Amino acid sequence: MPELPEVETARRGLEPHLVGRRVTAVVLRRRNLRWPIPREVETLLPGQRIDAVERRAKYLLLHTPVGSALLHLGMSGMLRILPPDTPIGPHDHVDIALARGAHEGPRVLRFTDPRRFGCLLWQPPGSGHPLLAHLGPEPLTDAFDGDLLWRASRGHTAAVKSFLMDNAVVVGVGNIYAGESLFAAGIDPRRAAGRVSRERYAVLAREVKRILAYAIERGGTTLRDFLRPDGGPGYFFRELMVYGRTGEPCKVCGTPIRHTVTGQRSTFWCPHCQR
DNA sequence: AGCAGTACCTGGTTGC
DNA sequence: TGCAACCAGGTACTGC
Repeated sequence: MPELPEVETARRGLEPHLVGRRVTAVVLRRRNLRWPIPREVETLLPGQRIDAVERRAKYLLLHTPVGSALLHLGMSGMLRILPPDTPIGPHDHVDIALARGAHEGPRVLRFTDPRRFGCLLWQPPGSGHPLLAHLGPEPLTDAFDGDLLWRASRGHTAAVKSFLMDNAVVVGVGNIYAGESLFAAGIDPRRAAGRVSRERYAVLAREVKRILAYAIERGGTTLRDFLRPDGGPGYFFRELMVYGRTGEPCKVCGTPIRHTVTGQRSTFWCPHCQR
């Protein structure tokens, strides 16, 4: 399930294949993913040269002079660079065909998404897409720190884990990394967001940054079907401290890891290390 | 306004 | 063994 490190890993893998390449065709085998794919993707994108591949939160933007394709991988989405004659699988919804590049022949950027929580949208030049309008800061920038979390959380009674996963607060922290960051910071995920001290939020923000940066360095978490664009698996999954470890001993203190549900999401934590 | 709940979707797992 | 029920999860939306 792609979280920010997976999307950033995808971006880095795709960038050298896409930037400077011209789109020769767009094939939509399914016109509605999470939302209908807008006509502009078919009418405007072919013929354009891709200038840049940007990530904002968990969205990828393929910028061209006439507008940008906006992609979200949902929870089972995958983007791969493939030879044009690669057989079509049942969940291969979109192909963006690419002209021959400086260092390789024609390729296709294939969007595969079994669960179809992903989307492919269009953003005209110079105008931010509405979906991006109300997003919080990127976690790996200086705009995100403990004071931001502390200020934004005053008076909030929802669980700190739900608060950390709120895209209006900070983007890109999904279920797995929220849980891992709270473990590293020693904070009980069920604690009310408004009842976490400024000092502990400083630790939490540091841990979010450290864990996300480390996961990116390691190529993202591999759970089930996540693959990088080149098809290789990520390696961070071996190092999860609490996620999916119900009943197993805490790697720090040996106490069995517990499982609950907060904000409709599976939550794992160590009752000894996290208060 | 804030928060809980719902919907979307399908492959994999569990339970009968 | 076969089938049904359930679960995972990002995010926009609804409703209290």
